[in-house]
Amino acid sequence: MEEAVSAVHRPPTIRDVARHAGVSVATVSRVLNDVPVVSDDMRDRVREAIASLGYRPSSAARSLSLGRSQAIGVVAPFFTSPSVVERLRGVAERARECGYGLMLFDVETAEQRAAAFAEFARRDRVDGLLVISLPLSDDDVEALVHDRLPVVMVDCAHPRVPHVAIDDAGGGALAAGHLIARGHRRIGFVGDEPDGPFGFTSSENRRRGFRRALQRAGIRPAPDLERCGAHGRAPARALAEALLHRRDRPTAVFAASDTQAIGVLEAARALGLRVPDDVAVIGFDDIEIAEPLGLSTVRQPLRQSGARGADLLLGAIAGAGARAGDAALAPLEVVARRTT
Amino acid sequence: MEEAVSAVHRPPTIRDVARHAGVSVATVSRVLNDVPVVSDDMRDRVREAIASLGYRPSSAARSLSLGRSQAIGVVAPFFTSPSVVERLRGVAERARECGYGLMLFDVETAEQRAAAFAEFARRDRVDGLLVISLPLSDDDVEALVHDRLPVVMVDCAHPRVPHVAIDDAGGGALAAGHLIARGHRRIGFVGDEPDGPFGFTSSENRRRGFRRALQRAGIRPAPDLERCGAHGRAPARALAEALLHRRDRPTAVFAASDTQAIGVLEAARALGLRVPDDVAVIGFDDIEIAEPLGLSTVRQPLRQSGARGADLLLGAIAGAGARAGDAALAPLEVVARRTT
DNA sequence: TTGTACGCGTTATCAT
DNA sequence: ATGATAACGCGTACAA
Repeated sequence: MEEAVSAVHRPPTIRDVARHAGVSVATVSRVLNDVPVVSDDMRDRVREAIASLGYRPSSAARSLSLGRSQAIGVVAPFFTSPSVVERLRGVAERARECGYGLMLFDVETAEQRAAAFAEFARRDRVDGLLVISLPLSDDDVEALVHDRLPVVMVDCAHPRVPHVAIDDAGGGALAAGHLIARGHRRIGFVGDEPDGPFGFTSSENRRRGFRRALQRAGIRPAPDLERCGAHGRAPARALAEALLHRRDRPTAVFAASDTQAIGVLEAARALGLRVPDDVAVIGFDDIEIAEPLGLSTVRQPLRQSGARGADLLLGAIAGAGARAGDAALAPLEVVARRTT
Repeated sequence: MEEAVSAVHRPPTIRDVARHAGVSVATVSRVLNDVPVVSDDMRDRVREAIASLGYRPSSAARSLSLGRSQAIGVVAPFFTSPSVVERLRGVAERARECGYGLMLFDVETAEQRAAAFAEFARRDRVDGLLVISLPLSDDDVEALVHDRLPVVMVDCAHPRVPHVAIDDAGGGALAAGHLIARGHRRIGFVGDEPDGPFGFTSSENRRRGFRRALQRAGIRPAPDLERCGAHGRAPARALAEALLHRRDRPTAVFAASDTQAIGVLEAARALGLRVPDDVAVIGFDDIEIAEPLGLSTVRQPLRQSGARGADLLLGAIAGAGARAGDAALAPLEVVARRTT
């Protein structure tokens, strides 16, 4: 018996497979989902039909029927900082391992931020949401919870949301300690403005730990040596130029991120200052470029934080209410290179 | 009359809206999709019902009914090179502007590559596919075409697939010209191996243009000054160390990418060679870090290439068979910095 | 163990 | 202009 070739090229459906194998769609579905009650005979016939037809189940139909999309969403300001990209690496790895798709949503402006949560962060597009380096307002969280959409935050926190974070204050103290041990007493700081469009919080925490360590070492706080601005290399450079232009310029600068540290390095070069002799510089993150650049920095487990965030989220999706898997992240550590 | 509150929290459907507004689902659908035949009266009632119920259409159901997912997929070796990330930037921007979601699929190994095309690159998950820095085999293309899945390639090409590419050979010649103008005669090359796991093609093209320019300038080809290896900073560094360790070491090196150029810079430093005095270095791409690093390079419009790729793909999805929108990409140019 | 039939939420095609 | 209803493709009670 010969099957009629349909005039219009239409991908085979589960019904075609059933017909072809001489079974019901239910049996095909059972084979597809490895339900063990199917007899070997049936299973083989179905498998063969699937292969000969080149059948692939429609994930759209699957999503509708199952109520889940087998994909997770990631919303973050990806392209403003290499550290977010590095975290994403860990996320992508885990998602792939678990057979989950990855939907990306980059937010660089306030409008995009709003759009992300209004249109993209929907229960019907993704099974869960990973929010990286982006604070969530109470309203944001409320809407998410109301949508029954599992959420995990990375590099930011909210009382009602599980998150992955490091000891930013401790890291700031580490940086300060490193500089102090090198004999520095006048130490500047360059970081993110506390109330920028997204209100990054880690920079502020790093500054707090930095200040405290200075005080403990008996160094008077010098607020005018601390400068904050928009995130990014260029703003940091401008800030640092002003800082290093002073007569009583600091002998060392702690930047709240490697990206900003690079801006500081540029400023030093522009002013003809030698690093580390005239001014030492330490950053935060240990992004990949830090090594060839010779940038001293406080290393944090970026990629691991992404993986951990994905684990938490996938667990929440699977219904594991337990946050038990809180194995410790790799500890922060100072990586001393040529700029200190 | 009072609506019964359902015991289980179930997101409102189009039917709930219809009931609430006292109209049929068809009318609601028409309002949702801005079909102009609806009377103002009806429209208002529906809008109100939608608002009061907090209704949002299910994109899963929409996908099934419409046969499209309103998302594009991007498959690429994202995390091996910053240049791909930069291209992605352009893609993300366009996708967002056009209301398309972005599904990411990172492939770093051969298995992942296969899995990407077998499971991910499906007509039912995405409306089109953007392949970045990844060559496609005839079989790959055949499968994609058979699936009726629009595809656009960026930084790679295939006879049957529209693509966005630059004049790599011309860029190689540009680099050679820059070095020659600086008085160099013994010039080395560090690039990707032609038959690596993914077979990057641009490196090879850049080398071709580089060689040709050298010959035109009357410089004899020196095959032993050309080294190829896996992509990445570390392999490039190893290659360069061997190259610079020679007694008759080159006075300049052209690296097929900035990432590799950084490896060359590391090698020079490790050997105590001054840049550019002992050895000049020029890269390719002009990734963001090139500037603060002072790396001379051949600039290519990375971000723009991503945007153009997305435009092409979105056009193909919309049925615009025309590749007419082939406005020229920004031209390649040498950016001379401190390493030459 | 296998098959039938309905539900998932939307769009589109018909009548009216 | 509006409403009823059949797809879209799959999972799954329930019946057999």
